[in-house]
Amino acid sequence: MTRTLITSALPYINGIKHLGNLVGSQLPADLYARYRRARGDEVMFVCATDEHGTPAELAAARAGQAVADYCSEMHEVQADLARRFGLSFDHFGRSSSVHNHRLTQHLAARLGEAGLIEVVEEEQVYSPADGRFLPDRYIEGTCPNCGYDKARGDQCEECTKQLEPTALIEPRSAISGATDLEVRKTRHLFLRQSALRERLDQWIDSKADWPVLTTSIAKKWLHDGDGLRDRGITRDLDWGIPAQFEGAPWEGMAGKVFYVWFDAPIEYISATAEWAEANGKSEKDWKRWWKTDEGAENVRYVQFMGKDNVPFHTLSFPATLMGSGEDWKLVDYIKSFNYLNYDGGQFSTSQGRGVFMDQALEILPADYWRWWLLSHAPENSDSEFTWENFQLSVNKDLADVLGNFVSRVTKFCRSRFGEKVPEGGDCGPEEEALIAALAKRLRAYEAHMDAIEIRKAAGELRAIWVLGNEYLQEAAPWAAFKQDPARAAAIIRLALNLIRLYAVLSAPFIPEASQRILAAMQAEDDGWPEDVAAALRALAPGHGFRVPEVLFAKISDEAREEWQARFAGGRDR
RNA sequence: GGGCCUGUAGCUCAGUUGGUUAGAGCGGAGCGCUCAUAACGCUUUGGUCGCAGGUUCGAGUCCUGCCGGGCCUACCA
Repeated sequence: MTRTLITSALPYINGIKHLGNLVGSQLPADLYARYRRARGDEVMFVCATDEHGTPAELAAARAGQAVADYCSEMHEVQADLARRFGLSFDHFGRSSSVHNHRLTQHLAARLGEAGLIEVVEEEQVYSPADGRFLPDRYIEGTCPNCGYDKARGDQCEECTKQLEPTALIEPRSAISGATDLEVRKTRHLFLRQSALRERLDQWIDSKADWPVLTTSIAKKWLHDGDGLRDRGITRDLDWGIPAQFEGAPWEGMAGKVFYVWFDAPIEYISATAEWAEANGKSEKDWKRWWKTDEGAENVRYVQFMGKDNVPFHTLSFPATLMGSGEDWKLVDYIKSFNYLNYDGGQFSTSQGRGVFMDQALEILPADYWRWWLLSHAPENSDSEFTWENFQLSVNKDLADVLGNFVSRVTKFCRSRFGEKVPEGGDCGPEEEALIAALAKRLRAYEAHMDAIEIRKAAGELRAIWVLGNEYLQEAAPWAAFKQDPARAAAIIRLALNLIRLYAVLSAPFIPEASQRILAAMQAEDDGWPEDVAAALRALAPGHGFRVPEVLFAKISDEAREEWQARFAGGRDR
């Protein structure tokens, strides 16, 4: 049996994610996981909240909570939203878990023993008023280049010039506004990625099938300037995984924690360990997904992420695993996404611009969002959400093409034959043509899903739905019923089976609606169709069904206009 | 500044290694159907493929320059 390991980039703990975040990793990962399961793979699909780092500490402080409490609470909020969006994780873990502490420290120790970690002393800006070192972007001041007074220490957003924090005029803390900043010396662990450059380069070269977006970013980092640079993997923070621990092959890191980008990808593995523990499994059960010397050699590992995460997944995380000298499973395929924009601009968490996951579910069921987001996924370039497009797409595709098909067939059957699959009548050339067309499109659909070409797959699925309407028009059971009721029965029997088939094929995109259709059809068989003709006989004559409630209500112009105004900026809570 | 991506019908996007008259869906127009969520089907209308050069028998596709949009640039995550 094919075994597929799927991970989605970890959503950061700091607040509720917007639709752009969702479509950038978790949602397409779920689509693929559901599809692979439907095709009979053994699937392990994990995700987690990414809980460490400066923003988490600051968000907790703003909320007046201890950071551990804040993270616990936000983890539950995100887990609940993920569940309500139908994200079918086998486990949704936490990067702050005890498993991740243990494994992160273990890998760091291995790297240290392998000589791949060194202690580097550097200078950083410290804010006594805040009681913490400030990352460059948490220092604000006047840009020496253009005079913009809110330039950040890493870059001026006004003139886009890159800056050093010490170059800012009148620098201040972006957290407190304090101006008594000082430069202090501090010691950090650095991962000697440069020592692994050759191996990483060869490894990337072996991935000829990866999207350009993915490999070009990795290549840039590998070859730019002096090549891959070593990277600091610790920070002067309280909240995180301690960098000084029993058995650590270095001294003097007391009070420091690992950098979030060191421990976050390791959580993919740890989350699988958490899964094992939560489900009464053994260590063996999770290691067979991750250790190539313990059963993972035939696992296919696919990662999903936004393009901003690519360097960490193509370079530093593989460097961590390779450098450990242990037999960890490396990623086989990376599917990365561009960004989704919102109505002519960017989604903005800080300005509350755009639609966030909780708000989306307040106004419409998850399947509406899933369908639009996936069928417009920003695969090749940034794409844009507009309410007009969303309304048109949902009304046309879901309500008119699919929903109405289910409605017209089941209601016609109920009024003419009752709520059971009618018997009698013969199939003819129309049905043969339909089956041939379906088989062809099904193969195309599978090919696109296998290649994780999401928009193309959505287009093919929609075309499969359209075939049903074309067939009904051609076969015209309402006309046949008047002369030859048996012929009408044969047509409707096929059409009812088509509904069941649509539910099965559509489930990766719209799982909740598919479930409702299957329930209405009282179908027990939800297996992926190996043979279309056979799949269209699954519901036998006499099989009972119910006419389902309206599957997809249309979005009215009034509702669209209201939401358009409501989400234009300034989160309403 | 550097690297990469991107610009194709009103809108959202396909266009394989360069190969005839550039495609799909939506929208617009017309016709048909009447089972259905005024839904469905058929036909049809839309494009100097960002601009200017070049290579070639042949360029949406390759090269150069320019213009526009985006991302990354290693201490946000």
